Amino acid sequence: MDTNGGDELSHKMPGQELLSIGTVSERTGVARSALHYYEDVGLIASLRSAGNQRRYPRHMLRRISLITVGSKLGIPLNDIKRALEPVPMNTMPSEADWLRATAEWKRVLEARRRAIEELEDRLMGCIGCGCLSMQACTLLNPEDALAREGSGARRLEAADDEDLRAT
Amino acid sequence: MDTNGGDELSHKMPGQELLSIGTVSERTGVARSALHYYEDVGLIASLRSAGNQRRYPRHMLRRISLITVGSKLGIPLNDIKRALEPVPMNTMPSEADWLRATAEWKRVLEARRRAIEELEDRLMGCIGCGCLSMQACTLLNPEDALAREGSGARRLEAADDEDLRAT
DNA sequence: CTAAGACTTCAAGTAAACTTGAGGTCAAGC
DNA sequence: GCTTGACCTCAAGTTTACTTGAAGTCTTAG
Repeated sequence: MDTNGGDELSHKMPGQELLSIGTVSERTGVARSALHYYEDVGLIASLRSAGNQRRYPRHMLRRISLITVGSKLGIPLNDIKRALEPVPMNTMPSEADWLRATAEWKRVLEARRRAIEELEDRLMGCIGCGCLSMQACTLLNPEDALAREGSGARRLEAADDEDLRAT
Repeated sequence: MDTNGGDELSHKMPGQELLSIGTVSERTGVARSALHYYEDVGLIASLRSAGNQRRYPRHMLRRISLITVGSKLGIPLNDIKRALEPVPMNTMPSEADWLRATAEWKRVLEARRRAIEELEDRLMGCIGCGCLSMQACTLLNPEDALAREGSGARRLEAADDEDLRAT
């Protein structure tokens, strides 16, 4: 049963222990099939035992956790992959590696967090006080500048600002 | 061109104007095909013109905007639908209607916002200071209580708390 | 009244992110 | 050394959230 540790790849050196896919799945909450998939698309990597079974270094747990959180926040795996590119998979990532990756994440996460906060405000505060304007949401208007000031000469509505206001 | 207003359904009464699908699509940034789809799955509804074309009351814009934001945050449309169930579609929703729906949203959004903040902290702060524990993340451990205290007698790892800590 | 563009339905196709299953191999406790 | 459960690959299937296209109808500026 307990497949991890004990074969020729893991010499019980501290900091060198390798984890089986079952162990990783259990600890991260990510299904084995999903781990296979992540490997297929290059999001993660694994060493192999003599018998071709996956063996994960411990630092992969961290990477997988980040993937899970990002994924649950609706960030496409492809974007996550790009953000994690500066973090090495074959060696233990250094602090500098993580910090480099962090710049990307910070941008994306900050935008999402702000969008949520705006939505919360709007739902909690503004509905309560009767002001329902939804003009400035960053998630709603990603590149509205283009759409509004764009090439075509659309002149359909004049009092456009009133559209999303209540009563 | 300009299809909205002008037929027997819209009498130019203030607060009664109905919008064509094209207009709604343009103002919300949601594709027509997506609006069709949302209607199919019951997320939104539309009145019809004499010639069977969709006509949206203005308050649908608000509903659609909420759907868009939720969707971009990775909330499944089914969950969004459930959260929006207390908000009527056939009549102009009252403040009370929105407030009822808000309770649901608040829960979900709050959880997501916290998760992002934790992740930001972890990426920005904790990586910087060398502390990399990722134990308490709400998105990572949704119902870990069950997994940890559950039925089976798994006793694989003893020093489990050390797993996700760096160096 | 008519032509152009906006709209209709319905069916089928697509992309992302997995899951499931078949058929076979590996690892380890007894 | 063998059985049992964990693992392997590869192909196909599933779900969600749409998009695309065909074939036809509606609406309105001129």
